[in-house]
Amino acid sequence: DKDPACPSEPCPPSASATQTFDWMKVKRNPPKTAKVSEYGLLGQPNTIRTNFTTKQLTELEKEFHFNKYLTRARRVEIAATLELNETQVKIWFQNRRMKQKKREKEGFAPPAASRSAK
Amino acid sequence: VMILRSRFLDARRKRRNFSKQATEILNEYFYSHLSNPYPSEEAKEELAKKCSITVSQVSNWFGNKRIRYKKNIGKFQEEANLYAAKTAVTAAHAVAAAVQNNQTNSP
DNA sequence: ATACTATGATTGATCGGCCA
DNA sequence: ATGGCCGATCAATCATAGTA
Repeated sequence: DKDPACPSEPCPPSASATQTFDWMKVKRNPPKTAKVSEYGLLGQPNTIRTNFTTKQLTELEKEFHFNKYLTRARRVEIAATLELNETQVKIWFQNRRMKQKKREKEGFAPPAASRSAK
Repeated sequence: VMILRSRFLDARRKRRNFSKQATEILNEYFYSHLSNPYPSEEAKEELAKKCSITVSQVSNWFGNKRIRYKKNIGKFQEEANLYAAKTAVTAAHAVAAAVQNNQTNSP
């Protein structure tokens, strides 16, 4: 932890002027799930989060259990079959591996006995 | 539409709110590190232990907190001041000690 | 019971760093 | 210089718990 603290706390009477730090300004670029080739007109064919269908997820899941990692060829094949970009397939596998690792780490139900009882 | 709904049939979504103390600890950390509320892996583990939750849950908490905080800073102002005052006490002690230790500071 | 809000979890996708 | 992976995070959304 750092301590860039307050060399000079110029907070007069007002109050704890909770300033706006950089992390609050962070903005992520919109997804570039490209496929814009067809539409030269509208600016956003899909600039939002893609919702994979159950069918696509099932297929991806099946492939994942077969191979945790993809080869270029397999990726192209799957992308074509599921009508997704190679990038989307690639990213799905990366996220899936992370998810797998996370489960192995703390994959059991934590007792967590606690009731807020507000 | 309903097709997409099937994906969330996972029963694992039985959320349980964290205990009041846990939330207290998490908020204390969050607001006392408001300039950079990104606990390290070690810090997360420590918080997880203190709160009796998993590290992932600590990560989720901070992730949600950060996003929701910046989404509507005003809505959290009250809470922010509350915890700021609370941690100010602790900070005051440290400052007081520091000041005493080298009060030889004069303009 | 009803409507709305607060909150934990999930996940497609981004960001920065590392490595082959 | 290029591209995939990792780890962390973002951002939007889901589903439920809590509150009015």
